Amino acid sequence: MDGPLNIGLLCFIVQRAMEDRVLADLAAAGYDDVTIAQGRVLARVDAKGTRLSDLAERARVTRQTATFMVDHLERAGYVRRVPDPSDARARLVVFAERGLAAQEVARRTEAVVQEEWTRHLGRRATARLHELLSRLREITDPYR
Amino acid sequence: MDGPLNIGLLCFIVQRAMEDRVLADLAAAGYDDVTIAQGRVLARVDAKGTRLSDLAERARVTRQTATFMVDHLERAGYVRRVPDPSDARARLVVFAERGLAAQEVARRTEAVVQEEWTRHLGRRATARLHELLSRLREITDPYR
DNA sequence: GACATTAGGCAGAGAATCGAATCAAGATAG
DNA sequence: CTATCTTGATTCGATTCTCTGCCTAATGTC
Repeated sequence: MDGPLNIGLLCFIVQRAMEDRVLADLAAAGYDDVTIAQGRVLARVDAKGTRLSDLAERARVTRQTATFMVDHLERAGYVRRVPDPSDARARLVVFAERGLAAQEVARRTEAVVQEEWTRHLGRRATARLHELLSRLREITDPYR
Repeated sequence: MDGPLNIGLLCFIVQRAMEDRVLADLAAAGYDDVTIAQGRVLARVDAKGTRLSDLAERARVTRQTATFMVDHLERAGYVRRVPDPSDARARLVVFAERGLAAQEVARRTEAVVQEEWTRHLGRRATARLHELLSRLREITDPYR
């Protein structure tokens, strides 16, 4: 850990910062029963619903782990499981009311944090950072 | 998870990619008894030795968790605990032989991966990315 | 229809994480 | 100097997370 940090490590720091901020705001807003691991899964549910396998891929955990997380999130009222009309084997994880409300809080915090970052780096630089990370994603994201 | 990904999420993807590559190479080289969590702590030990509290801060875990990780790493021969000459309360976590050898493998993989990334982004862009992330670190790293 | 594949779940074990309390060694104030 | 406060590390106990392996059901293929 001597010398300048590599890009992976720098990304760790930045990512954790965002995660911690969002989780703190969620807890402050009364959503204090969602853990980091659950939050990572919850954050990857999209509006039309997401298959469990896709959640697992996005959150970089096994299907079993995702099942476990969704179990908890479902019991806590954040999501529901509904049948996937396009495939009888699959089920879609969709937001429940509490999940939508929490998502709203998370979105707001993300915006605030991005705003802070933009103030620090400048608009142009922030846009450039986003672009570079997106390009890096092309070769680092195993799932599209 | 609809729409464009925020910088935090992009960082998650990049960071995990690096971590997975390093861990895979470590396992392939015979260091298959170190887990991701242990690796995160091990990667933050520096040459002159590092205090447990500092390891905990850098890896973003509690001191208890760091103690647990170092216990395992010590038992597996990656590190040793030695007294801190500057403070009798503290102990320094230093590399043992196996840890040094593993570090060498990890360093090599990091270099290879950074090389791949540089090939994809270009030299200038990669340097810019590193600079931007470093500047972002100024306000996202709670520990200096 | 037989066979492989894919989606999801169950069970069990092991790993990781934390909160609370403990202990020892500095640091500080009077 | 001793009483108190702070700091570094650890232990204990409980909870959460994560994986390997196996299983069922639905789909797709030949």
